[in-house]
Amino acid sequence: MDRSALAVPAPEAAASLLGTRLVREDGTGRRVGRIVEVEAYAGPDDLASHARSGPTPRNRVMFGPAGHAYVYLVYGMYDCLNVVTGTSGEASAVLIRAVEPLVGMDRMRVDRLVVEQRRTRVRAPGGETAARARLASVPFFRLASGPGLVGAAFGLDTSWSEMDLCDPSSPLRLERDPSDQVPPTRIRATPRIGVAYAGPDWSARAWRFLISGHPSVSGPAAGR
DNA sequence: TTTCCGATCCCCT
DNA sequence: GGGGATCGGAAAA
Repeated sequence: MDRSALAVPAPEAAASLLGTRLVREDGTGRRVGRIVEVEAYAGPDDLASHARSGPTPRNRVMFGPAGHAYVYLVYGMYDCLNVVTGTSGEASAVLIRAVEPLVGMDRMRVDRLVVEQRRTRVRAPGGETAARARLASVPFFRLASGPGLVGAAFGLDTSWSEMDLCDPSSPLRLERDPSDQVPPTRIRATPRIGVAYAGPDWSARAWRFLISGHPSVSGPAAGR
């Protein structure tokens, strides 16, 4: 993906990322997913953004150039992937909230199970069997329907942070061609999820973008 | 269908 | 020391 498409304000970059393909290709095989849901986060002014306290060891990649990965651990359990956007120093980013799996679903299930086992490690015996059965019943198009599930399905953790996603030789990268363009009429904008702590002003902003009606968008599977 | 809650660990105040 | 850009199972309705 062309870096210049990301070197713009986050809400604008977010629209470009919808329809773009997320690719992991390395010794684990090849995994591809089409991005169907994202959230924009501005710089330090945005009280919902990790940049709100200025640069820290965790978020410093946000203050660098566009096109790099920012991966963080949330709730001690899930690793979430962001794409840094805007000009250097601006510290804006786009959270990848959901992708539609296209290639490598078998491996996605394997890595989903790893995370699932981490969740159920301390629980009752038999939990692993239950987790395996549960995963087997997840339809392929729901394997990465949530920010924590994108990280799990692609086997990401914080060590993937700072990777250049615009470098065609990166094991994790963004790929885009003109046919990936999503028509504006199919894009829906809503407030961001789980940011009430930022106050009414910032939490009300419609900076979550999704492909309207797409079955891989996160949330309850209403009528899917 | 909606609400509630626990798990788990790292970050930042 | 407090809480989080989540998720899925259990309880409530």
